[in-house]
Amino acid sequence: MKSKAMENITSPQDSDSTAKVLNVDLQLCFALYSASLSMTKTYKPLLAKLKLTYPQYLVLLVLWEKDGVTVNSIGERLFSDSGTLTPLLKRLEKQGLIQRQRATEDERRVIITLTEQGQLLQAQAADVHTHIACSTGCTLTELKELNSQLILLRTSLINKLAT
Amino acid sequence: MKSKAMENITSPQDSDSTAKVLNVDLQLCFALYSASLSMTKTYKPLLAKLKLTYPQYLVLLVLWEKDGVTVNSIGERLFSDSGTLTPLLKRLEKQGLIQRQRATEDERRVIITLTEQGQLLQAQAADVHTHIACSTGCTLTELKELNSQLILLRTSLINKLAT
DNA sequence: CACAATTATATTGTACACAATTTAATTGTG
DNA sequence: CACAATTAAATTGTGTACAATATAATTGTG
Repeated sequence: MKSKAMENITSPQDSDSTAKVLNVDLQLCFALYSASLSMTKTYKPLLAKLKLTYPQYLVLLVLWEKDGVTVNSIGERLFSDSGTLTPLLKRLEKQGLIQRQRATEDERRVIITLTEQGQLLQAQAADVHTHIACSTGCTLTELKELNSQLILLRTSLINKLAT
Repeated sequence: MKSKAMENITSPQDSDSTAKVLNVDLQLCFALYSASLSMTKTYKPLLAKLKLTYPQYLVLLVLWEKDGVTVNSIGERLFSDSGTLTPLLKRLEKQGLIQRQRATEDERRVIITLTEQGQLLQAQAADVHTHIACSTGCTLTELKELNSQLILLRTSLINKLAT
């Protein structure tokens, strides 16, 4: 099989190796799905010590970077909507990690702010990454490469969804 | 920074570039998570035509390869357990795509078999992959490479979980 | 300024994902 | 053979993921 400079599959009709593509894309989808679930499982025991789920942890990562932001802006960073975030944020509020309050200048908006306790949790979460990195069994180079490939894939998928 | 032959991170203490690892592994986890969700979203409209969800589709893929298998064996293929599979399989049964029946020789086991309708659905699902492959915007080579990297990652994560 | 359109969040309902527990059947050991 | 241990599914409960809808506030237009 010769290697082609432009072998992107851009329409359902243009591939001359349909059967191969079918298998590979199918495998990829499942590999992505199962690797993602495995990663969540790996995080689970580490985050359980902090009484957090993985999606809750992602929200806190966003807030540790910069808080006092709207639900919407968190959703844009994490590719999720209010249907997911509203109940999640209420749980974080109940745990005393964040505060939810309507913006006075536009009462449609809800501003999310870290409590002191929420800020302090960042220090306790510091060694979570290190353990994860160990579990991947990957080199730093491999982690970087996989990361950028996944971002490319995600971008492409999201762009196609929008069209 | 020099490139090292063995730069795997095998314990939380042995890295000499902790800060970089922290960022990269964090990015990777989120990239994996968000790419996987994007992939599911891409599948959704295609599978909606067949009245299937993505996890249901994965189960059918296993059964199309070989049916008359136990719940457990499906779970091993898909890395999921009865808590997830039992209700999912009941929905597929209600749709008339599969049949669930206790094995006579060991009544603890439930054997899953495709109905005629379930078998016929395979043909209708054939063009799903092609559309997905297009949406990835990746070359065949890239799909293959990403696939094998994800499998390595998953294997490593699952192995560490077992220890 | 009235009011339709838009925007931000919340709610509802369905479907996983998964830990923990339960139930029922089977196997291994004395 | 009795019975504890194991195995296979099912059940229960919590937490997303997400489409669809609702609610309330704001903005744009005539």
